[in-house]
Amino acid sequence: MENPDIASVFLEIADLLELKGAEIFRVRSYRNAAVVVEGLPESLKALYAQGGEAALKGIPGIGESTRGRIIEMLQTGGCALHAELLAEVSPGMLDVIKVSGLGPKKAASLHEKLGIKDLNGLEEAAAKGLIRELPGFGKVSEEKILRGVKELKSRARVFTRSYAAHVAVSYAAYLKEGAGISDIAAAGSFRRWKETVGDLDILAACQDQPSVMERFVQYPDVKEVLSKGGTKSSVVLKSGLQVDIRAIEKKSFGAALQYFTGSKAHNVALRERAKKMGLKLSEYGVFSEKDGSWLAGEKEEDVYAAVGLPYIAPELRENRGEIEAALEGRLPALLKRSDIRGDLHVHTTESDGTNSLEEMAEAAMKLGYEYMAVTDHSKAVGIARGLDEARILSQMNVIDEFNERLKRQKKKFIVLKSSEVDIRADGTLDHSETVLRKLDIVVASVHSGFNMKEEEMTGRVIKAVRTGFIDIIGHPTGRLLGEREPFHMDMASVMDEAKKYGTALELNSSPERLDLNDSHCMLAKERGVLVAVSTDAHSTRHFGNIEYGVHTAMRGWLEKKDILNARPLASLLRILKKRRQGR
DNA sequence: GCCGTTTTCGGCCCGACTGTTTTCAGTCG
Repeated sequence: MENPDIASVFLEIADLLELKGAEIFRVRSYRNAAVVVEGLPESLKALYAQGGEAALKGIPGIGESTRGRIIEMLQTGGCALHAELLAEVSPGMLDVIKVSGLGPKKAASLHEKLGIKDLNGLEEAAAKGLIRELPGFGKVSEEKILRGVKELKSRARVFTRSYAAHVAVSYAAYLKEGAGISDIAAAGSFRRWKETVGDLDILAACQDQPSVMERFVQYPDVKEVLSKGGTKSSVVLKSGLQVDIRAIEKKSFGAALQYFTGSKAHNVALRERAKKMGLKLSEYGVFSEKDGSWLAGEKEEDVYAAVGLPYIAPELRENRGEIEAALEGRLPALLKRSDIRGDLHVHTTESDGTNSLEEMAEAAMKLGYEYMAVTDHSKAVGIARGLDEARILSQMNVIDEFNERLKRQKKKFIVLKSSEVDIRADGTLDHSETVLRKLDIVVASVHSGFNMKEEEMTGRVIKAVRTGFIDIIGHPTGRLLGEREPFHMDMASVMDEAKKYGTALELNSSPERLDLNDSHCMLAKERGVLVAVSTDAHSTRHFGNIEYGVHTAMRGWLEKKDILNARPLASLLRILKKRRQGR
């Protein structure tokens, strides 16, 4: 069992306990433990294998009881409490509480009074008009349940951040046309740059809040209005994306932005801190507990300052130690877009790219880059017209000539001869040593045999690293968000080996990949492995994706010094040369 | 179930909206 598996068991335990009517704080502990486990950079399995129970101590939010259950799951692959609860509560009820408007109390009442066990039973009872007869329910809620079930059965759960970005821009422009809005921002997981978003939160500072609500629900793409109040409303768009809005006075914009950016765990920690300081923190501002006087709220910075903290970047707000770090003055000086000096993963028309070497180089120069590595595929990736030995040798000549031309034109830019070499199933590389030795930089990636067992895949990649030829491991887990799960590989072992050989790991910035993810970045930093933030650009348009990589790196607490391609050219070449001498 | 610069017991973030109620519980973020 890996961290996500353990987290989902904890989430289900929380839901099941809640359905049983267990004490809410016990429920919350399991829910919190799930969030903590999900966000851990280290694999619990690996930690436990190395250090036993002692290695699992000191994780905030994981106490004696949940630690015991984690160990149980690691040892047996299951959890007795979870199994017991599933036997007691109909598993189908886990779906019932996901219906919008239904929580544990109402679900339990439906179960008790009508014998409802799952979504289908719920739908049937609602269709027959049985639900409206129950105390606490009525005709309106019955109809809402019916719609909710249909919605749940059809809706895609998560959206890529890039889609949400598109909606955010259009919606904001539309709302502003209605006038009277002084500030508008998208908050939530979107602002924290999570790789996927469940819904979009919009915050608007304005005088006439009801009229903004009115305009909000009139947006042409709205399929359904979930709720509409004087300051807060929710809609579902035709695409299925839920959008929430909150209108607020300018005076409270910073506090509201802080609040609606989350994460929930970060906010709870912040509010607890405020409370201990004799303050009250809400979306309206920071108030004195004593006399209720308003202390701060117009700017986010002011809110943090009022609770005695420096500003914490949204990317860090996951309650993964950022508040403690802020208190102790050890917040990272996060990587910035402008720190990136070049792109080390770029395709051209020679393999499966859509722009030529010249066009890609032009685009990279326009971004102010100093270098770009051309990393066309090797022959194993036939579908992408991978290069065989003759073709890559000829490409090297073309690049040499191109660089000569740049030099004559006094351009401060260089194209690095490279390849995205396939790591074959047996861990060998898909170019000969002769070719590999001639390249300036080598990116190596797995493109086949994704279904290997963990030990096999780990062995495969480690064997490739041990050839000593790999400068960067490309998209290390092979995942495609919403399409393909990451393959099974012991990341910590791979990183330890990479560290020995001076090999960096790529953070592939494609919004569908983001591979490494944020937790892996934290792990890389801890293990002392450099990260290359690259775009894997297959066209000039893709260079802009670097933004996604940079923000993911920020979520992983990475700084300029942790990034291979934040080095100026001379320094990059020094690192590569030193690595080659060591092989 | 977790946790400790008020605490090893007794707390545990804060507020809006909805639908069903006549003052609020449940749900949601």
